[in-house]
Amino acid sequence: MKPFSSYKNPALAVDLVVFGYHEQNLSVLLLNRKEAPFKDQWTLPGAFLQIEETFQQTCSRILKTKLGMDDVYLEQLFSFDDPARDPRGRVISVTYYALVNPHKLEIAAGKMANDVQWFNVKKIPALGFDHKKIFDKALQRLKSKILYFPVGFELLDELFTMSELHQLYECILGIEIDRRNFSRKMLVAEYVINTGQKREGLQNRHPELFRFNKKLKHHNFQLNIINP
Amino acid sequence: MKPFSSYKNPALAVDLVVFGYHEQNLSVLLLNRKEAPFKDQWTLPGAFLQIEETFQQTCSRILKTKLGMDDVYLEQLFSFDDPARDPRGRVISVTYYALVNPHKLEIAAGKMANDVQWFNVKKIPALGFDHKKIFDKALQRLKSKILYFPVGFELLDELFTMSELHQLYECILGIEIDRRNFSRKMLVAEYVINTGQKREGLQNRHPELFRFNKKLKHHNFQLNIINP
DNA sequence: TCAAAAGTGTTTGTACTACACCCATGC
DNA sequence: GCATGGGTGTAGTACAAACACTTTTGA
Repeated sequence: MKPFSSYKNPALAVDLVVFGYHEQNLSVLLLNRKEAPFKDQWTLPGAFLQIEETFQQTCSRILKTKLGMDDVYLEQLFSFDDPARDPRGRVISVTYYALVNPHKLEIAAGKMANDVQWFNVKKIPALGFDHKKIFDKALQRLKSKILYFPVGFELLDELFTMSELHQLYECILGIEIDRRNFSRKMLVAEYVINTGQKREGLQNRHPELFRFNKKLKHHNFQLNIINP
Repeated sequence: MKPFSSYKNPALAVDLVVFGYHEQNLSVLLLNRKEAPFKDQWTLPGAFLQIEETFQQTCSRILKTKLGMDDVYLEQLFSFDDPARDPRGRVISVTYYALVNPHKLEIAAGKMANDVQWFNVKKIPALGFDHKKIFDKALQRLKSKILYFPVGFELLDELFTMSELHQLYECILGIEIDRRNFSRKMLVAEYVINTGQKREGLQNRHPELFRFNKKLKHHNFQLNIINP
């Protein structure tokens, strides 16, 4: 084996798929590149890993400096290794996906550079690098994860109605779910807790507000929907 | 952003968790290190990524040169980033797990260096680096994957009896499963196909031989066992 | 003919599906 | 009082769990 220092190392980038939920639509944050390669094309936000950084720290740096946000749900997605994925040379991309609540970022919205924009996941433009592949993988992961892990709550406010949760699931999974069965399932699985409070000021009956049950033993939960 | 070439890149290692199934026990392949750090300790087989290699190519290189095997099931597991995980300096580890059938490797067994050894997964020794963490993650992944994807067949011969499949599942999951319900489930899900052949030369009734149904639409399959 | 493993069927209970009615609210 | 969404109950069904008997083989 060669001595440790003689290896030529590829560059290591961290790229992020940031999901948000706006007006009953799942959306993703894209960045319009200002420099080559893929100048003026949309890409996922990313940065090169600095030698002393953990992946999470790189993620935080991207979120803070490029997007003006912090403290979000992050999960490692996959590492991409196509030797041709970056025209500048060999770059490995370690990817994460993030779930953010855009409401909580309204202050941050001002800080967001004007080359950053939310796109409905059903209408995303052509992406530079292999970022379409990364995005596809992230969406697929989110779809399957939400069936057995409380991952969707990160996209909602702390208090939410059953309809809001129901719509979120239908939107992410892209299928219809019977609202009555959905509600029962969420309650008997103790996935959510009824706060007793109600949402005021709506036109119709005031719906009850729920919060996520953080004490749940998640292993028990499974939404029996075959992943489409 | 700094120019592309000015970044100092961490080294990039690929580490492998190679699972095998011997005499009704799940085992993992470990390598006794001949050089520092962790000299004379057991570790997962691994290698540094060469600049032009894909991850899969690095995996194949490790499998072939260190373990004398090739053409095995491989799946990317996770990327590990603890800055202190390697005492020599910053090394990112991209990990894969492999499933191999030790029967098919009996010729290869001779080629295997004598510092390579199978260990029962319930009795693995202390491991160097953060390899225990990696191993744990691999086992966990295998356990959950086997519930919804035909991943276990890679560990068996092409033809196998229902008992053998049943024992494999019990062994990996670490739980008891009713053999009659298990058998029915496998058959109605069309997960396996009865070949009509029987295994000869046993003391008792000759069991039927099955093969994995490669044409299965895997989405349909789900073994309803809550992951322990 | 006996022991050991393999093959098969039935009953029971639970949980998901599908569906319909009443309730609260603002206009 | 009416339109709109919110809350709840029930019958039917499908599937998984639990369980026992028969069959085949070598010794």
